[in-house]
Amino acid sequence: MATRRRGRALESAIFAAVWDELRSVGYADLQMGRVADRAGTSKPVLYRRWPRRADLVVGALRDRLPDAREAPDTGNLRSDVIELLTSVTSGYAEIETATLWGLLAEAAREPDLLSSVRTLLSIVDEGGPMRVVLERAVVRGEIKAVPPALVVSLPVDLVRNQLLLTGTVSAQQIAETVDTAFLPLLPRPAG
Amino acid sequence: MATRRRGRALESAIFAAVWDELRSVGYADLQMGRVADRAGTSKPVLYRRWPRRADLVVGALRDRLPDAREAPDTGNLRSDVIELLTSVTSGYAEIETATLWGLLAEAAREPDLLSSVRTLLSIVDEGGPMRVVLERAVVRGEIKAVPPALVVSLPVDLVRNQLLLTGTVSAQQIAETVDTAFLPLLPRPAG
Amino acid sequence: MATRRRGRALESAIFAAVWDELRSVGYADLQMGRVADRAGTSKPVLYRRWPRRADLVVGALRDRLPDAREAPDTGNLRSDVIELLTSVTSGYAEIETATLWGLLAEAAREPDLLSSVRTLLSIVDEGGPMRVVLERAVVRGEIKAVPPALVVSLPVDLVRNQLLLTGTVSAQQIAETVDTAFLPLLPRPAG
Amino acid sequence: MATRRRGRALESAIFAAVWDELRSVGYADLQMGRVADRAGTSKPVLYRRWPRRADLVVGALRDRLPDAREAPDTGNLRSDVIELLTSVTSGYAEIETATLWGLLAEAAREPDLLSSVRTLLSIVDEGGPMRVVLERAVVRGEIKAVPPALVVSLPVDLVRNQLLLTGTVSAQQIAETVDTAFLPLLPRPAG
DNA sequence: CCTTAATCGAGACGGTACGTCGTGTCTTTAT
DNA sequence: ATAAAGACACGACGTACCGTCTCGATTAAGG
Repeated sequence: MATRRRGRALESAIFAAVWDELRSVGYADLQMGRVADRAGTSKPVLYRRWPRRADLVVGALRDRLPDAREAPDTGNLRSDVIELLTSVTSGYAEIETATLWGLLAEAAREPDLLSSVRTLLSIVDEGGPMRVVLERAVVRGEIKAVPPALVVSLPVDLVRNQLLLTGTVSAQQIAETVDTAFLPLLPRPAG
Repeated sequence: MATRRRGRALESAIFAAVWDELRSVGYADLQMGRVADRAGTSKPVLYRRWPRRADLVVGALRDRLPDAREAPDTGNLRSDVIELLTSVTSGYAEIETATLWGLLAEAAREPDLLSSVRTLLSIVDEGGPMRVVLERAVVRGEIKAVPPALVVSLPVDLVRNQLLLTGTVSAQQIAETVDTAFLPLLPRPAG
Repeated sequence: MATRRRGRALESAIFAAVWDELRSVGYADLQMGRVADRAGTSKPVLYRRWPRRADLVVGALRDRLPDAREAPDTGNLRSDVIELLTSVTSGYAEIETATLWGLLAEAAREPDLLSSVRTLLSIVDEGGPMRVVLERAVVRGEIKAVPPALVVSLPVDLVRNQLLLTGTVSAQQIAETVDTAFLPLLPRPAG
Repeated sequence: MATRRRGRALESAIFAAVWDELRSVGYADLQMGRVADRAGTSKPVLYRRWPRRADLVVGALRDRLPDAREAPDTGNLRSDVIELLTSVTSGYAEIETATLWGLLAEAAREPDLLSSVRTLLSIVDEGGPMRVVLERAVVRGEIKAVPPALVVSLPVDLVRNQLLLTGTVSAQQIAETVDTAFLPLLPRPAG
């Protein structure tokens, strides 16, 4: 070891090691000791910062993933929805489905983890940015009203469902979802 | 021990022990040794039948869950769909979401587990019974044609999504899903 | 299996299997199940006859080893002793040292085994045949009297010691033992 | 637990536990897990230091037994030999024969164990200290020459033989062995 | 600039569960 | 009645990883 790292430099090295491990063996086989070795540090250094394995991994994922919290505003409902779904999907290209299920499984028994993981998965109450997109469409007169909550969250639900079960969602699948299962449900203005 | 058990009697005792363990400590902390103890048997007996923990648990779940593979036939599309979704949902009342996530996490990295878990979760290619229900509705003249695959699987997808994220789905939620997000998408006959 | 064996034919097949196992894996790794398989029978058949592994092995050894209980009588002390030691030694050519130690180790905690094993090893109180040989030599006038017990058992002790520690004893070593460490200790008649 | 033990302090506690176990259940039933429990440590700690049960036991024995490698020098052959045999014998008072047989059984099939066990049992090539004692006697003129190897090792062989077969050797037995079966074999100076 | 406190890197510790192996018993079927 | 076959209940094995602790080395900060 040339010099002894600390603070942010150390954390970056650790996050990099976590990504390496996730890619090579996956979440279930990710071991604290091996992450420490790969990062050129030691287990106590990890545990001091992240008391559980899931905390460490969530940290590493958040460090690298985009945060899809902003509502796009293209002036057109269809484009807005597609863009929103695309941004939700994009960051997950690198993450294995198994990692997500693994995190969810651990979150299920550690309540304080649940919120971080839900955020990570864009499981947002009240529809979040989607509701904003729809409200803007109402203002523009594209639709008559914001539909029921079930419909508001439907696109993200379907896309996430696809993501969790198969691991990927293509741009075409997103478009098809929007055109076939979402837009027809919206209340169009008469005429 | 009255007498030495074998075959089906033994398996039943083991499955019962698995359910006990699932209920008391959950899937993540379910241990083979403890299941064996509780069932009054030994680890080798378990491993002889189910090489992995997940196999054992899937077996125990299947043993007790109804198999929603048959298409209901009430003579009315809406009732058929609701009945189908209800039967998909019903058995899961007892299963913790954590168990399902745990199984999915393991299935994601063990290809041969995937199919058992998918069956368990009614993740069926081609829509399965739902397609049959729709075809009957076409014959009856309730709808003009079977909609695209994405729409066919939509009700089950949404209900399962709800199930996996919250743990329960009420009859009302099922009805709302069908009425608000499924029936409106179907091609009604003119007039 | 052509026909079902019983009685002596069955035992012979089992003993043969025991010898095979002793030769291929040794006593410590000899397993009841494997002996049963090799003999084309089953474990219960073995346990019915020999409750412990050591019993089975002692049985198999006795079945094939010569019994050095008779005192040779060549008319000459030196030849008698050498012949006696040779017969003690001979049968053990095939038996591994490890087997003998293994049997002794088990005999140490199962008192009723001890006597069988001691007999097997020619550990005989009162000198056994050696005393007979010496008494005949006194009658013939070769020596004046039977020496102290410690000297009587000395040749067998030394040879067995050599056997247990190294695994083999050559004819030359026997002769040397007798000439160098035994005959000089005997009370020769004056003149 | 006051504080976490390491190094020598830890080993001492483990050796003590081994002695306890040897005394209470004997070598054959000595279990690594139970030793660990009794020593307040864990199996991995044992296996890290002693890969096999026999290594652990040999270590514990060596830790407590005197090392009879030095040749006594009393100025008199008979006393030297008796002292040497006594020191060989002394430490073994506490060790069960079963333990020694068990160790020998394992040593017989694990070449690298053999040397440790042989040392433990004073099975020394070339006679070791006994040869030194005899050479000194030659210098003093007590005997004319060092006798053949077989005679040099005879006293230790006989005593050890007695030890292994019966578990104990009394001072009187040692004296008798020396006077009856060893000294008469030595070449006395004329006159 | 030098001391002092903090934390790093390294590695062993006490612990828990793993999956496997062998034992000795029991049940079943067939001879 | 007993052989052959095979599973059962049991218990120990040796391994893997956990999360914690101890220890010495290094580094940043404060007097």
